[in-house]
Amino acid sequence: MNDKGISAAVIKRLPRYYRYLNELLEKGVVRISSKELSQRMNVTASQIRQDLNHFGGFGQQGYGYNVEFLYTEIGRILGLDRKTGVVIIGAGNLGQALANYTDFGRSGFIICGIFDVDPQKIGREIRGVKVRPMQDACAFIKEHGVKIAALTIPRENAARVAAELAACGVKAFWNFAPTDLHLPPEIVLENVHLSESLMRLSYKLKSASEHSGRMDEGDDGIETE
Amino acid sequence: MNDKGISAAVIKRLPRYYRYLNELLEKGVVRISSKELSQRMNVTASQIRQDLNHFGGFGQQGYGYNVEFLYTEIGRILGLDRKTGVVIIGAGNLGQALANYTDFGRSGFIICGIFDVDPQKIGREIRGVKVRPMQDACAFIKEHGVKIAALTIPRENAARVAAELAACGVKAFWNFAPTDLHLPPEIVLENVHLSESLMRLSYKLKSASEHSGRMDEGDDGIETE
DNA sequence: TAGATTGTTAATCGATTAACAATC
DNA sequence: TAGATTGTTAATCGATTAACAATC
Repeated sequence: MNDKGISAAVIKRLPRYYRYLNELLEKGVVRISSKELSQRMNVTASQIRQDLNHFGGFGQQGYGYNVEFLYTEIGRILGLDRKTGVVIIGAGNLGQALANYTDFGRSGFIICGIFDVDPQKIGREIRGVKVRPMQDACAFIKEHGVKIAALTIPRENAARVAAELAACGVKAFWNFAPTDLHLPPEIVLENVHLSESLMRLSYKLKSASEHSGRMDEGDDGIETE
Repeated sequence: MNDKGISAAVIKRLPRYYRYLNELLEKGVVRISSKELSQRMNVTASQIRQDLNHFGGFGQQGYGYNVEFLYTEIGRILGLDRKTGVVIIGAGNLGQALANYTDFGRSGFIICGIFDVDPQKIGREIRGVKVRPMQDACAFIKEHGVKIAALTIPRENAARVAAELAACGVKAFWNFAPTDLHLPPEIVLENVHLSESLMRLSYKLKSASEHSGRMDEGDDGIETE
């Protein structure tokens, strides 16, 4: 398998290709050219071909790409061709929302454990998975060989907990805590910083309204009674 | 205000600067140089100076940047210097999680309305905000001049609902539905595609384990009983 | 003043796009 | 075979980094 040194830009686009291919598959489309896909996805055909060729030649000259084959291959590249256990650390609102989100399962991810320090939450069941005490997390992770942990805990504890879990064998953190984790280089990390995302949206909104002529002073969407 | 044509790469970094400056502020740090900040944030000092200079000269030669001033300025750039109303469309797990997440409030965002089609959910209160019937959303948005809507509804309805809300005056969508919205060019959009984020993490994990020597076959973190 | 550090220009690097020969 | 479309190389574009004169 060739793989080393695929740029972050390419990796970021792969799941989107995967999603569009899934849609095509559901529509019963059998083949697609980079040109047609590029129009649907609003990217260049060149980029699609370049991206895919980082991983191998999946198409055929004069024909294009077989939708099902390409879908399967990208799934394999992303590691979706097998079941992967995920533990959720923190059974707050966000942790519960993730545990309830069934879409992950369709990509092979299985929420196999949920942990919290709050005795109020321990013992509750979410989609058939019981919330366990945080102190049991390490043993559970070791026992089941869990590699991925979703961190939905407060910022203050995130760094410490991540370090502890890494010591238990977690190799990948899906970090929702609004902080940067500093982990050993072999541990991988994907941040979901919702506050930052909302700030970016705010910037775009502000920026768009400034460019569209007059500075629409006044109502800000808040009831001031 | 200069603004036109700031690259997405720069905008993406602004909230992170804002977060680090907030930390410094809380620690009581008064001034910081681009060099010191770059070391903390693990970016180049050059990039920090370049990024900031897109918006103006906030520093002083020989001194660096005043933390509080820079923090305030970036907040202003991001539009966090005022209260901004946000409605949540879809009171499912994720919608509830967003409504409960108090951090947004500290950046000036106020959840002023939550809407759902489900009669079971309508009338419930989340952090003092009542879930209202979806059919009331348009009037509410117009009445309160709400500009931002968080879309936490199923994929199937997202496109239609977004179009309807745009017609009611929503200018910015924070889209959690796993689909691409096609909206008029003056409408801004920030996607949070959680499934795609998890897939990227999966890719990184797979990729990292392949590079670290032997292909650790076997346990996948799933109980197979 | 001397030292430090910015703001800004120039150089480098990487990613995207265009072009086209290979080939189905 | 002729037409279509890939895989891949070359050209362009943009973003990052380095360098340094300006200046506090």
